Amino acid sequence: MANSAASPATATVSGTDADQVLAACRLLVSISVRSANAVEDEVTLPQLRMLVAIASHGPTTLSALAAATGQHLSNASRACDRMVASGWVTRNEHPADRRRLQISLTPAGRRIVTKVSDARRRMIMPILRRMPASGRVQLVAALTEFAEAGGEPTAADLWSLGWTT
Amino acid sequence: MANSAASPATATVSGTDADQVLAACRLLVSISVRSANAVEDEVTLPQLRMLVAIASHGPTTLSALAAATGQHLSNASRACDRMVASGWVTRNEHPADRRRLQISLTPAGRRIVTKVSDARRRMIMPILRRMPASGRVQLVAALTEFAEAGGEPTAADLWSLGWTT
DNA sequence: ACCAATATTTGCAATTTGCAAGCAATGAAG
DNA sequence: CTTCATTGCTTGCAAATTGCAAATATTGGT
Repeated sequence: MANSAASPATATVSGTDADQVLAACRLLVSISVRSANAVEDEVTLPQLRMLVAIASHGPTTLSALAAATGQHLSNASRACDRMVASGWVTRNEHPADRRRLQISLTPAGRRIVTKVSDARRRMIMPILRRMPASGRVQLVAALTEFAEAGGEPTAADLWSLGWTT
Repeated sequence: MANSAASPATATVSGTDADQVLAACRLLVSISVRSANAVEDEVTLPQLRMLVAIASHGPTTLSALAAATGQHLSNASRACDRMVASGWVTRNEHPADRRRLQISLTPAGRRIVTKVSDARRRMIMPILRRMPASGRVQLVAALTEFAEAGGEPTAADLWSLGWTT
């Protein structure tokens, strides 16, 4: 992989640069996936995504939840049924509009979400510890810059993979 | 674990650092999700994962494919049926062992995979262009360092999200 | 009161997932 | 050569997910 694009002087970006970024990010993606395994026996992955979405939003309507997780409304409705049955969420009437539902996490549901984010953090930190301190500072700065250049990803995009916040 | 870096200020890693890394990576994750949409009308996401796995491995057996995508053998078998029917892959006898299958991409199947990686690259590059050139260099360097500190993620982890390379 | 828009539910069909049982081909004894 | 465990895959079964289309109920505007 001969990369000539490491020249700070040039304003052009090679496709190799993009590949580098994608390749280096695989680790972070795998962390996301593996952290989901922490609760895989308790909820399915789609259910986890819904729980995470509710945890981020606070009590939500079904439509908002479906949009956030990229599901169809019908699926969200039935998935919600199952999660109510499992005891992860409650489904109440919205006080102002009787058409809407207020879907909230139960303590058990919140425990699931916490478990996943903790697992994620526990996987990130030892890696950061193995990095030289200067690299750590650079990494955070560069990633922040990258994120700013890329703008805010759609919430639905994030939640659909189970990312917390 | 000889931690104790030379830098006096940042010898320890806070949970906030980990959060920063996770937060900054959301953009990259969203790119992964959105790139899958490029072919969403042609194949389902699980099917895409299988196609990507075959593209990485070359012609594979069904067991290897199932392991790579984290599926059960039975699911891989039937998913393979559908993809043969759709024309994305071929299923032939293994020359040496008649128990095994040789599953390969058809040109159409390869086109799907290419479409996704291209979409991914096309989304990364404009973001890199908006970054200052120095930041670009830093980003790649820091990510590489991070990836090295974290080690190679399992292939199954990557494929399960549809990452190409 | 009527009608359009919103929020959710339900029926239907295809796909995915996991588990368990079964069948065919291989390789290693005896 | 025959038995037998192993390997690789297929099939049956049940639950969950997904998307689409057609109800149903509630709200808000005219």
